[in-house]
Amino acid sequence: MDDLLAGDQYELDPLERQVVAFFVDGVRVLGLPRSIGEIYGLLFISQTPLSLDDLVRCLHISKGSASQGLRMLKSLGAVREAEGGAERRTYYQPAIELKRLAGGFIREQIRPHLESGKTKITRLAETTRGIDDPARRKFLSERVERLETWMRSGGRVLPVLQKLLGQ
Amino acid sequence: MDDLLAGDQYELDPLERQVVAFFVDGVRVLGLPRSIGEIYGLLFISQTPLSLDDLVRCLHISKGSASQGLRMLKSLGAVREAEGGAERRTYYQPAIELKRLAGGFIREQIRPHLESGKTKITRLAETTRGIDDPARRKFLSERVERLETWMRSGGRVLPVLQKLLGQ
DNA sequence: GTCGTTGTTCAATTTTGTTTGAACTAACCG
DNA sequence: CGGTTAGTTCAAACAAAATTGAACAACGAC
Repeated sequence: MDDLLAGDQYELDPLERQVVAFFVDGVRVLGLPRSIGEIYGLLFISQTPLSLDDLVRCLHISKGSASQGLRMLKSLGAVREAEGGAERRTYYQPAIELKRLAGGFIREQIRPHLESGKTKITRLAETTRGIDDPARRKFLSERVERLETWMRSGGRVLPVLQKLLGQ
Repeated sequence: MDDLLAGDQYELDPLERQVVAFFVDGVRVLGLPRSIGEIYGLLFISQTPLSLDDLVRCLHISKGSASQGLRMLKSLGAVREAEGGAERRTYYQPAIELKRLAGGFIREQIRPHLESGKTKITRLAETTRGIDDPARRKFLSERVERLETWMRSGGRVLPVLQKLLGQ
């Protein structure tokens, strides 16, 4: 694509399609919508930054999808706006350092769940203390403790992950 | 639940529901269907092994769901059949060591994607070699190389992850 | 001002994935 | 055998999630 010139549609060449498909599959594994993979994939093989409109034309997706997809990719730190261009419209470039990508995903998608998980376990522990039957209560508090151990492990693993992915 | 005795339905108590909900949320993060979380969650707080029928009655899910859910949980190594019981029907217990759970998830859900990713990148590299324009080809092969680096990092991280989660 | 351009929002629609339930196989028992 | 119970399979029904597109806001240019 690169030079994107108006015109209502633009067909990707086979290599571009192959790369886009690669990222579509990739993000599905992460539980993100396909449009995210399409957008990131196209930016990834583009030699020049692309505008929202370029994405709409090349990928045949709606403006709505492109807008939402870019918003999410920005929040993940996976794309950034290109500097310079005194243009009216904004152009986007992909972040390609694994460290940055993994960091954003962990921060936005994993940590929040870990945190809310810890909260729920705290509540669970409270409920457990209110159980009458002592044998049952003992069993349950052992299980809750197991959950707490899991969460601690999770918390310990993330920083190591980030360090390893940062080369 | 525990002693499950026939009878068409069984209502979980509030604590049981809280735990089941916890796991339902948990597995959604992993991209697995809610029934998987319900089943595992109920097994997790049950002091005794449960049969497929117990799950159907306590969780108000269909036999089909329970059967498919148990199959997946078995393939993940997250439940095992209880020993002993010379019973006709089989009873299930949860695996509760994080190491085992994470190991199964990595083996069944992550590794296959990593492998197929590597294959696709190899094909991508071939396609890239066929590009005519040298400047474009150079750019693309740099990007493909970047993908290869990502995959190598991924491959290096998994064993470390498993080791860390194994306490 | 108002017209064209860029981008966002959100309800309606479409797509995707999960769950159901009826039909089925298998295994045991008398 | 025929009857009962345990569990699987899979097409159809359903639910959840993504995508669309039309209405809208924001900003310049003229």
